[in-house]
Amino acid sequence: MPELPEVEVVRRGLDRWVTGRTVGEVEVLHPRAVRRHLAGSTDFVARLSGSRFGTAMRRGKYLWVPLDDDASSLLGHLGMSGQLLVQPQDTPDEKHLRIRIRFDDALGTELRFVDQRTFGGLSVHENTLDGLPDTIAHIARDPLDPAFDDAAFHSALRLRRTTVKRALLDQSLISGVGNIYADEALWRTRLHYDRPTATLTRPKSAELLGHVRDVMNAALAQGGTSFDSLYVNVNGESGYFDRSLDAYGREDEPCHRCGTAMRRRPWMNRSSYYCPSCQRPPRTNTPRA
DNA sequence: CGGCGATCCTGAGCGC
DNA sequence: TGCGCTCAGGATCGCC
Repeated sequence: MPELPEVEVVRRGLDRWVTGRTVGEVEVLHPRAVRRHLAGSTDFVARLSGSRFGTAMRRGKYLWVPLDDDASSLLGHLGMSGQLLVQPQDTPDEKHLRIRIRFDDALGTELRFVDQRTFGGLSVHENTLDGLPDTIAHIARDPLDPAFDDAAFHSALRLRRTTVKRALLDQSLISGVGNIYADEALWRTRLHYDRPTATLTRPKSAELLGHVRDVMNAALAQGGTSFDSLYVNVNGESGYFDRSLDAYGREDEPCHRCGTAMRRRPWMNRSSYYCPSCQRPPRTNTPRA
């Protein structure tokens, strides 16, 4: 599933293959894929048609392409199964093709939004003065953004009355971290997911942030190699799953640091993977976690 | 209003 | 073999 590094690879692909092109015919094949465009699919198509794509941008897992004079943008989120593909027009439709965007040129390729589970989608929004689509104004900068404020992040953690993994997944604090990267960064920092953020020292939160950046950069280095290949294909698939993960998905397997069997615990309708030896549960909290 | 649980969706995988 | 259950998960909404 696409997380920040995969989305960045898609952004680069978009920049290479669709920036500067003018939109022609647009087809919405599944209404759920444009549900965030509140004015509906007819309006979505109208807003997009005839627009010229600017430089592709990203914040966290959100992607957007400014339209024409930068007053509005085409915003995209891949959800958990979304893909943006640049395909030759005569390529057969993918089974889960949701949106087709053709261009008013002779290049012969089109942009396709393909999404099995339809958690993702595309929409058109006005931009704020910062050039950000207005609906994502509340999304914090991501840790790979040079303007990310480490000190402010630490202060926010201290003020929150929540646990560290929840905080990592909180878009208003830090964006782009998903379940996999959260578990990996917590393992590297030897932090239990239920640790209250208010107990984190400044060095510990700095270490955590460093590990978040490390796992993302490692994944980016992997995924960044594939988009440039011979096929005209902007694809969010990551090489990251070929890498050995240290925490995610490793239930009952030995910890790469100490050999203790890794554990999986239900967490927020999903799972948390951790080493019970390296990542001790907080004493004040759920003792059997 | 901050925190948190429920919810959306579909296919893979697994147990019986 | 095939049915039905569980799981995967980001972001949003509504409730306390």
